[in-house]
Amino acid sequence: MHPTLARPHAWDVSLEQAQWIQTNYRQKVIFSPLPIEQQNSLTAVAAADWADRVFAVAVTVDLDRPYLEIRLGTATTTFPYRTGYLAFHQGPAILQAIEQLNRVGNVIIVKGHGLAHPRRFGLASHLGVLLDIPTIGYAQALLPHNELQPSPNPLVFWVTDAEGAVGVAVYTDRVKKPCILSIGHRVDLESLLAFIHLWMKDHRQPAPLRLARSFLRQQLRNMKKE
DNA sequence: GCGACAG
DNA sequence: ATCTTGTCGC
Repeated sequence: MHPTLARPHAWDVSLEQAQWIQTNYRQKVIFSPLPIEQQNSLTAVAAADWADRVFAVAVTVDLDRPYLEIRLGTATTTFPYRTGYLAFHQGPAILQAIEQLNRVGNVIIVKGHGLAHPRRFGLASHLGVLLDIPTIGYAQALLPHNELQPSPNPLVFWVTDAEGAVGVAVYTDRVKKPCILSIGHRVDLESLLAFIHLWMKDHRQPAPLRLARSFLRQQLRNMKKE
């Protein structure tokens, strides 16, 4: 295949093409501060499989105003799930869910990694570059190439790879494993720390993401009954 | 003691 | 993702 044909919005691709897209589009990721006043609205997205389909939920919430919108998207599975290629598996369904929203928040929190990815182009970064919207990756496990380094805050560790820091690991609750926030697109490490303070408090999961995931599981449960 | 590579 | 017991980990 001619590499120039591969685009980040091409989902039905081979493993080799997917890898090509990741290694070539990682440079599109922008590291920039996301001011705290721009974190006042949030869209959370999460996805899961059921019977050769991927279902995705997108939730938009305002921080200071009562606003809640929740949408479901779905797509047939083309690219099978593989570690490191989650975007190609879930991307289409998630985009569809986002498109249903009347309003997308100023930042999108994505269930999956951003730069905490072998080629620094995980699902959150992929969606961020596609939509050119600030994104943050949220996950509950690290990929093995990443490491944790102590930070001034004993509850927070820097997530690093050979190139440097890509995110933060946060120990909250009394859960053993930390949650992992990594840079998706148009954010920086400081923005992640502000995000934690603003949207997570001392909880392990931001409320909108928790809402999206429980709604998603509810949908899946209903489908299994039929 | 059976795993430990996002979902 | 899900199933599901148990509780940190080498």
